[in-house]
Parts: sequence; structure tokens; C-alpha cells
Amino acid sequence: MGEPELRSGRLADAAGVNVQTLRYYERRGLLPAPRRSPGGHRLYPAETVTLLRVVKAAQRLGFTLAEVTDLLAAGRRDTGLRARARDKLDEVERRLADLAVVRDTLRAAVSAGCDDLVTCAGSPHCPLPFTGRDHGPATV
Amino acid sequence: MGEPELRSGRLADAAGVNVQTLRYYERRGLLPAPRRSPGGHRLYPAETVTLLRVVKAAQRLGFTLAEVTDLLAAGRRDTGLRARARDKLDEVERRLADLAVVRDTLRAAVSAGCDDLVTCAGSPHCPLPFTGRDHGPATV
DNA sequence: TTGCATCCGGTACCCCGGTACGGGCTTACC
DNA sequence: GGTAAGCCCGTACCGGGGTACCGGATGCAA
Repeated sequence: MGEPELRSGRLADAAGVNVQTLRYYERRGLLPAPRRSPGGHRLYPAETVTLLRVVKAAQRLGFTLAEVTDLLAAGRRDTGLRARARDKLDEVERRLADLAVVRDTLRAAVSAGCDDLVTCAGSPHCPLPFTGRDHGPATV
Repeated sequence: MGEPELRSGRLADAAGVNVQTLRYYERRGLLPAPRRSPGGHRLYPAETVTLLRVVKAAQRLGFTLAEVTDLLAAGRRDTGLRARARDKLDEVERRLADLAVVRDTLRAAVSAGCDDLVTCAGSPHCPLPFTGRDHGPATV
């Protein structure tokens, strides 16, 4: 029955993460400090693999480590994941829209045949958005 | 006729950039070292404003400063902008696709009502992508 | 019990794109 | 010719997300 405990190397392998990264996460308060062997080696409960996968999943969803930390802590106390996910969804949708503009612009640039940035910038047919409004902090 | 030359502050204002950033770009080889006044102040030709706008435009298109540097240097010699823009376009399209997945996942998470990450990760209805393949360096 | 893999902590370093600070010199204007 | 704004350079720092190296201690198996 006893869930086997893992030392850092095994955990890192299992989660597809660098051993250093585990210590880094622990320092950041993202991973709880695990039990130690008498000699001081970290002994992680097996479910930490899941926890790490959750972290990585959240990162892929565009959350920063700070946000993930927060999200996990929030989950341990009250709720709020859905609200945050909704916020993140808005953010992602904005990024999608921006990126679509970028894509269209690049397409235009490719088909317009500008072959030198600076020269092209001067001519009127140039599709590049030099006057670009800054929408938000340059996409993390 | 004489195009007026600008000192760093004016140029920075005109281009919507910090003065420090100008020096930073110069250090990085992104801006050519400008002429100097007898007292050592930088005197930029007026078209540097355009150059900076180009840089910012390229950044918005997803190019890193290193890539922009490259792009400008390439433009000065031979051509190749279009080819690079095509490559970047592919990249952007991949990112769009990834981000669309993220969006869908977030939507699913929101409507599935998982309210705690770790708990949710265990249950079978959880839509979060824990097994996610790593596609590329985590979105700049 | 010995030998080797693994892990420890601390510290330093990496990339990226800037930004801030401090002491001192120019420039511009009155 | 004074004064204030602007600029000089060097250096250090920010945030984000790690990675690398070190000498020494541990774990485990033969």
C-alpha cells in the first residue's frame, strides 16, 4: 500500500524536469519542502509527480510561476480557480487576436515583397505597422 | 535641406523609447554608433526615428532583438527579408495554433468547474493537459 | 567495506529586454 | 557667465525561468 517515496533524481525524471528545477521550485515556494531521509536527502511523496505535471500544464496555459504558486495556494484554502481561469482566458484571447494581426502583417510583408526593412519602411506600399499602438506589456 | 540631427532625448521621445534603450541598442549593435558633438553628445540623423520604428515594428511581429539586428544587417547587404518573414510566419502560425489549444483548454476548465487544481487533476473529467508534449521554448 | 551513483547546499551564471543610479561634463538660454 | 536641463559613461539592478559547478556527504549494492 505504502506509496513509495522518490528522491529528487527519480522525481525529476518522472516529471520531465531538471533536478535543479525542483530545488528552484522549492525555494520559490511552489513545491512544499518534502520529508528528508536521515541523511538529509529529499523524499517526495509519489503524488508530487502529479503536482509537477499540474505546474507544467498551468505554465503551458500561460500562467507564470508566481501565478501558479498562487493558484495552488488558493486551491488549498478556498476556491477561485475558475475565476482566475476566466481572467487568463481573456488574456489568452487578447493574445490570440494580437497574434492574428501579426500573422496578417507578416503575410502582407511576404507578398508585398519588401526585401529590405529600412528601405521598405519609407515606401507607401509597405504594410509594416510602424505606428503600432502598444497594446499591453509585450506578450510574456 | 539639412536634415536636423537629434540628440538622444529628442530621438527617444520621437521614437517612444527610453534614452537608456538607445544606448542599449547601440551596445547590442542594433543601432549604428552615431556622430558625436564636439562635447561628446550623440547626434542622430533624423531617419533614425524610422529605424527605431522599424525595430519596434519587427519586435511586435515577434522577432527578438537578435533577429532584428540580423534582419537589418541582412537588408544592408543582400536580401532575404521575405524568406525570414516566411519563417517567422510559420512560427507565428504555430504559436497561434498552440494558443488556440490553450484557449480551448481554459474554456473547458472554466466550464468544467474544477475549482482546485490538484484535486481536479486526479479526477477523470478534468480537462487539463497534464501529459502535454513540449512544443518549443515557452512562448516568448 | 568499498565503490560509485546520487544528492546536498551555496553560489554563480545564462538569456532576454530593458531600466536605474551616480558623479561629472555639455549645451542652451537668459 | 550663470544656471538648469540634458547628456556622458560605467555599473548595477529588475523579473522571469531556469541551469551549472563545486566540494563534501549519503545511499545502496555487491
